[in-house]
Amino acid sequence: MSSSPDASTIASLISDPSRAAILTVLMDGRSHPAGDLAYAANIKPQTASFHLAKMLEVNVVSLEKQGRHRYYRIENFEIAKALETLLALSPQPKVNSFKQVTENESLRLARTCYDHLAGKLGVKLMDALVDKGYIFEKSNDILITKDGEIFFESFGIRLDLVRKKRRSFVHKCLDWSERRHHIAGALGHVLIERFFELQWIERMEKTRAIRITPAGRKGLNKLLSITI
Amino acid sequence: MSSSPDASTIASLISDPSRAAILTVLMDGRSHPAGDLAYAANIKPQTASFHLAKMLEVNVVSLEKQGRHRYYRIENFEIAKALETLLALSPQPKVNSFKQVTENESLRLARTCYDHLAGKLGVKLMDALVDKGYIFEKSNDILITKDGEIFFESFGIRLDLVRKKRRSFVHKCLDWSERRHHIAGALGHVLIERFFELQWIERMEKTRAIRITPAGRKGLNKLLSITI
DNA sequence: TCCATATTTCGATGATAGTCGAATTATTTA
DNA sequence: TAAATAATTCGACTATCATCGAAATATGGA
Repeated sequence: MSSSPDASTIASLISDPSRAAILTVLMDGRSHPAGDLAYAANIKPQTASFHLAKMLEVNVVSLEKQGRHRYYRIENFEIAKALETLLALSPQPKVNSFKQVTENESLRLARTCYDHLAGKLGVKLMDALVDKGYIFEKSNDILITKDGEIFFESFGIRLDLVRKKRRSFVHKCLDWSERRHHIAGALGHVLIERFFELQWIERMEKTRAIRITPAGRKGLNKLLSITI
Repeated sequence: MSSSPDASTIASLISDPSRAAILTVLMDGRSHPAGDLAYAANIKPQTASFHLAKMLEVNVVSLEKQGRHRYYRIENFEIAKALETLLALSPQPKVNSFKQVTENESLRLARTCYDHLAGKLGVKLMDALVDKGYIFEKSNDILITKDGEIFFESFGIRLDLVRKKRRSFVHKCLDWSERRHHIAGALGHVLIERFFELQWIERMEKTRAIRITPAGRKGLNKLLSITI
């Protein structure tokens, strides 16, 4: 529960080769699941868990749960800086080439995440909606602008009906392949439904991967300037 | 024998509280004897020795032997910087107030060191000779300039005779109270002898301390602009 | 519901490393 | 030359900690 670790604590965190490897991976600023960090540091998942718990305790990293995954990222920016200072004095520590276990490109491109869109497409969709000024992030929530209301309605989505559903209206969801957020919640669900309806996307067999149709590429480009 | 330690090595050095305490003391840039560092870090001399040997091995500190004393100082400036970065993130570690064991003021002012001058007077003498351009330091040696040759001869010192002696002509000696160098070797010896001869200084009883006479203060001021 | 996957907790083990007592070496001082 | 001081090496003890097997928990997908 300690808030700001002292020099010795930080130093001891870095001094362990496994933790140094984990931190080196996390230095990219993105979120990584525990398993991947274990693989990168060349240790068993339990061991990585042990280290991550330790770093979590002193707020060196933060945790975001996402289903059965637990995404870790560097929390304290000052610590990242101190880490960089030390790393600058030496050659890179040995870290396994960081290959994603899931190498399926189609899964990375587009897939369902529960009942909404994920993958490159999911993230680009979120980015585009923000860019156009239809939605914006406020801390951990997503809010819809006046322009957004008009946009969604014109796209054939009845926001008033969506809001009535007994579930979260809209929230962010961390994308495991992109390591960025995409749109989840009821709004995320009706969006993917509408895309299916327009036949912009279609399911692939035996996988959560989703294929983007030619019509889909065209439509997404015209609607939100998304090129994919 | 490793030349540049890596991040983990540096971090592990700092991570130990005793070493952190030692390094904090050494951060003043001066040389400290092993025993004082042990006292400051609140550990037994053997333990300090163990830590210092470790730091010596990776060139974090350097060693200068001086009789039965061994003076350590921070060697690598980049490491001192990294250390500062980490220390800046935290409150100071507990370090015993660093009192010199020898608190005798007269010893600090002027004393014999083997057969030459030490203490404030010894260091000021060295400084003055450098300032006047009579001697200069080159790495670990002291060299005499043309002006210096003239000066010493006019002060009644026969350099040709001094050079003939079967001992080091002149070298630097680390001053334990000032933590800076003073002049040692044959030249250091004839200098103190000449000062005795002129009655600028005189021995005190039962101690290595030396008293500077009024004539001495006057003479040193006139000769080398030394005020003490 | 059942199985697979992701992760953690528990428990045991093995290695490392900081510590200090005792003895040794080196040097100064008397 | 002998005693005192500074520092080290050696050896042993202890505690900490990283590691991993086994089991538990949680969640997803079928």
